[in-house]
Amino acid sequence: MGRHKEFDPQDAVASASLLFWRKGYRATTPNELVAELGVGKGSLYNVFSSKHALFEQSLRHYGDARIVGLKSVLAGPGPVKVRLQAALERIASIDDAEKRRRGCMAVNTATELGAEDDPAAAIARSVFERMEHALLVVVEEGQQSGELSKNLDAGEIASLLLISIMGMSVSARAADDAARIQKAIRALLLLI
Amino acid sequence: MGRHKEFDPQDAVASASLLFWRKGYRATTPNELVAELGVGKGSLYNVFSSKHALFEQSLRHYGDARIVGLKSVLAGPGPVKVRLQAALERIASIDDAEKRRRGCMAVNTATELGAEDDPAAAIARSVFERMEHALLVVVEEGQQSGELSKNLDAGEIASLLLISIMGMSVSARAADDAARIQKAIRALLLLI
DNA sequence: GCAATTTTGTACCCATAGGTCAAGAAAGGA
DNA sequence: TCCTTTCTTGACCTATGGGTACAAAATTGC
Repeated sequence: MGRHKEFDPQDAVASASLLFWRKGYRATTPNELVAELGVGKGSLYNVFSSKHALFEQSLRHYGDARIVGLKSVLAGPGPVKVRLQAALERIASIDDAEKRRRGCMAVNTATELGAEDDPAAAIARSVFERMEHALLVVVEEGQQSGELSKNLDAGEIASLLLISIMGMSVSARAADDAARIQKAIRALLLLI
Repeated sequence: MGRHKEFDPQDAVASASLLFWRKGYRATTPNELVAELGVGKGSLYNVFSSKHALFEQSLRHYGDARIVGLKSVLAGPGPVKVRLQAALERIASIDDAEKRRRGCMAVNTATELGAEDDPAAAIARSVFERMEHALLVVVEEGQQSGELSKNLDAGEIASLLLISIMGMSVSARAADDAARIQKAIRALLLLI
């Protein structure tokens, strides 16, 4: 009984996450959200009790998708280094300036809200943890197979890779051209 | 002729930059600024024509200080790797959780405003450029002296170092503990 | 001392952020 | 059919953001 929902909350979260991703949390207004989602304000606040709650869901949605994407690239066929290179270039959107400028939503959130919004920061941290773990798995695989040197601790390499991904996201968002990112990727892959 | 200023604009910029650094641009309000600087709103807007103008000066102030600090550590005595390690640990505030949580103001600005505020992003980019250049100089020195391998292009190493610094700032701001940063630094220094 | 000039503090202003609410529209049940 | 329930819309509300206006205060030249 009762009227049916005219919009899919899942779709709404997906659209909202694009907005939040591009503009950040504070710069995204309820008015922009309702315009983008094509829904009345009342409906929006009926389903998502606050802007912050919608943001949390959006960030989780983003993070889950990112992890899935990263894992799928890392789990592909071919040498470990080639897979790592593909993953890095993909995350940094090496070949698409517009995408690059979005950076990484988890990174953007960590820096915008890390100091004062622990619920949001916790979600970002969880994304980082999962990325680092996915990287660790493939680094260990590379060390087992002999593709990567065993001189270094796999955990240290994984941390360096994650830190580098974070840094590339920053550089990308700052609208640097892709050269610096290219160079960092080259250096990383030659060194590990 | 005319009344004297009762506050030093330089001091004001220094105080403002601390606020902006901790909270970010949008989250810092004029009311907080006047409270922190201990000055009337009229005076503030008399000297700095807008919040944005004050922010730009604050970011420049921050950037200049950072560059000076980085160069002074990198120019110190001792082996190149030791200096690099000192610089990285210092920038990441490896031993002070509270400082760490501020991250790097240029990184915070790049991610918060990179997509929509080009004047601010340009200042951040300039900070990055100068940091990368300072790193490049010391990497070249290390390659000359044989302390670092010449297998890699110095520019690539410098980019990787800068990207890593950016990433460490993100991880720090997200309130991760210092372990990940420690590991990344160890890996970096062993590899280059 | 007075005029001219500059700074200061505070009251005020407008637009927007974030959110609520009342009134109506679509659905199902009796 | 009409009653209940759930959803939708958009007008409305309050607080705050960012900034201005202006009167009072401080300084200097004459």
